[in-house]
Amino acid sequence: MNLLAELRSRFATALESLDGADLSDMVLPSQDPKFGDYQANCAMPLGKRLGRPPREIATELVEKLGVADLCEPPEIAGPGFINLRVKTARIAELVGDALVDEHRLGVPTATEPRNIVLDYSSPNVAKPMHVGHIRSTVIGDALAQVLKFLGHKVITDNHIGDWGTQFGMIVYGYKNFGDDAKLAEAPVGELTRLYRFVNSLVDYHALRTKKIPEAELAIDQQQLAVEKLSSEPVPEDQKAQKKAAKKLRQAEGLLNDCRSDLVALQQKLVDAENDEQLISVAKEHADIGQKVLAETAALHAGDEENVALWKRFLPACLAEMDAIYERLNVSFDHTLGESHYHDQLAETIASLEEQGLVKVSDGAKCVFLEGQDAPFIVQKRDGAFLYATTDLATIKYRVENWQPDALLYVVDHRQSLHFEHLFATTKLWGEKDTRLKDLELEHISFGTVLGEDGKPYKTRSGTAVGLSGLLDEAIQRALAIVSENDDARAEPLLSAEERQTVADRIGIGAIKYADLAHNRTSDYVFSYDKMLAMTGNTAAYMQYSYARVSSIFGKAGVDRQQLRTSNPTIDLNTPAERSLALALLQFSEALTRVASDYRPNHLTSYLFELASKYSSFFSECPVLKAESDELRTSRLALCDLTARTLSRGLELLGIEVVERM
RNA sequence: GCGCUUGUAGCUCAAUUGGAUAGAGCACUGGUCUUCGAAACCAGGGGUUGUAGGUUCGAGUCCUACCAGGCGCGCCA
Repeated sequence: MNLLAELRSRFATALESLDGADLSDMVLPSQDPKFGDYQANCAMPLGKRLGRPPREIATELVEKLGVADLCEPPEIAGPGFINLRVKTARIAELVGDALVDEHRLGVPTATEPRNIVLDYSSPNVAKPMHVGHIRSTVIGDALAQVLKFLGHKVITDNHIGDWGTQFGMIVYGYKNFGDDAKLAEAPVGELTRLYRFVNSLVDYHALRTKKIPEAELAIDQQQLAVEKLSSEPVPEDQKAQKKAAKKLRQAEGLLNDCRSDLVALQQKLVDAENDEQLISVAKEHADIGQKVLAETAALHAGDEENVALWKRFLPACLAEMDAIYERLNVSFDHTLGESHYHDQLAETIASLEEQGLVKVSDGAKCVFLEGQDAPFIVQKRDGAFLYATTDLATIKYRVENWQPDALLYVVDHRQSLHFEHLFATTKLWGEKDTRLKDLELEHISFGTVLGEDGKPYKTRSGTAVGLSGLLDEAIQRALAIVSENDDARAEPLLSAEERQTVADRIGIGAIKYADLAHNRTSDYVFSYDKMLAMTGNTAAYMQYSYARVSSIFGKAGVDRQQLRTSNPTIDLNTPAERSLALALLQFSEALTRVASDYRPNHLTSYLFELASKYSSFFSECPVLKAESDELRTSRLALCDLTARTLSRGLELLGIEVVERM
């Protein structure tokens, strides 16, 4: 049972006669135990609405409220808060129910299941995945698991970039530097080599002919801007003075940024020029940038050779990507990338045009949106399609094939304007199509992963940190910690093999948990030390908590299955036991909260709190040496349900537990 | 210039979407192991929620202005 949902429904009934049924959501868990377990705050707004004293309303509500089976008599406090304390005997019964509920642990399924398409991860294939892909992948996967567990139909779709310039690079690389023998032997390695090599060639030329000159120009312009600002006469009034000073400061800051950008670019150029092999090849491929684009364009135009190469290379690229997903223990129902939609793009434009949504501006086909300065460009001047076009076609495809109620995109916050445009265009496009019109479209936005210096997490040379190496390092550090702790024991617990397994789970878990525990909308600082700490709100602590609970069953020598089905009497006579039991019943509330605003950090907070309550219980209440057999059994039952709740909760977050660590 | 977003304890972050005295974890100070994993527990100090106004029974949360950062703004994805 979901206690909160049940109480809200009881309140909804009581509120009806007062014309306040919409206020039942104002029943909430109490912040402070002295106000009971739950509190209803609806009397205050209702009092205002009806022009009557809130306490009077509260009294009336309490009289109408039927909760005698669940709660002690409600108390009215302060301006009109109604405080509810769940009957301890009822908590005990409900724990008993959860205990025998093998898979769901007492969590009811959603009363109105929805059909939800979840779009997340979406890397470019052929390019190695990097730190920027973590959040989308991890948050998306956790949301998928939680929504599924709550009984929604979830379709996950990895909208990979498999049709872009990176394939032009590989094709060009294969045609000019390819090695068929290596390709046959180790396709992933060879394709990665080709991508990296061509990319560095393109980059080298871009640095010389474009990036560095542009950076120099930017410095000149910025320099001028600074000079102009500093030569302007000082304004009379103070406000204008401050504003001018601020502008100057900002311009100078920008100038500094430009300068350090140039230094970084020049350093990259020097590095490249020290690579003799690269330079000699680069000279023979001076127009490589254009050639790569030409190969990409040929692919898009259906050039037989390039399409054949694309088909030949794609499986290896996917395999490389899947290797990472396997390490992360993430999978998708569908992987329909950009290439899947390329033959639907022309008809997408035609359909938009048919509805009179398209205007040609500067030669490009645009959808102009109310309240937006910039148009949504759906076809370029040269006739090529864009990201926007593919996204529209994708929405149409998903709607036609999967009939979703909601379409969720787990994508970083920088694309919020794109999604605003995309969603607005979709609604216009769907004016006559109720499937589109009623669709919930949501951008599940998240912040940037920062380094410990507070800047976007990059390697020293300024490139994105590879995901694979990131996982390696976390696991390696976890192994060191696990080994050190185990060596410190009088008798080490773990074999070398077991240590490695534990380190894998702790390392991967640490990265995932650190990400999920933060409110996704804010940026967060990536720190191995913090995420791998054995204390505090970390995966390692949660996994430790689980291992500690679990170890008790071996010592007790009980059959857990039998313990559950023997219908034990749950005894909650101490505050620690009661508090733990109530927390166990609130698992479903935490999950509902995650689903309501698509934020997994509600679940991490819940699990951490549960673990803390278990710790208090464990230090205050002897389990194996309880005063009586009945009490021992009751406490073992609490341990069992705690272990299962922790494990299931972590599982929904994509984190595996270990029995010993 | 316009738009979005963030600002909470020394540090990293919460705050159930407008609820009661703003909470955790690190770090710091004290206490608790001849009993189940002390990787723990208990207690304590630490705050003008960026600033100034406003809305109301009640504001970290909503509105206005300002300050400071991040991101974005027509043919990349």
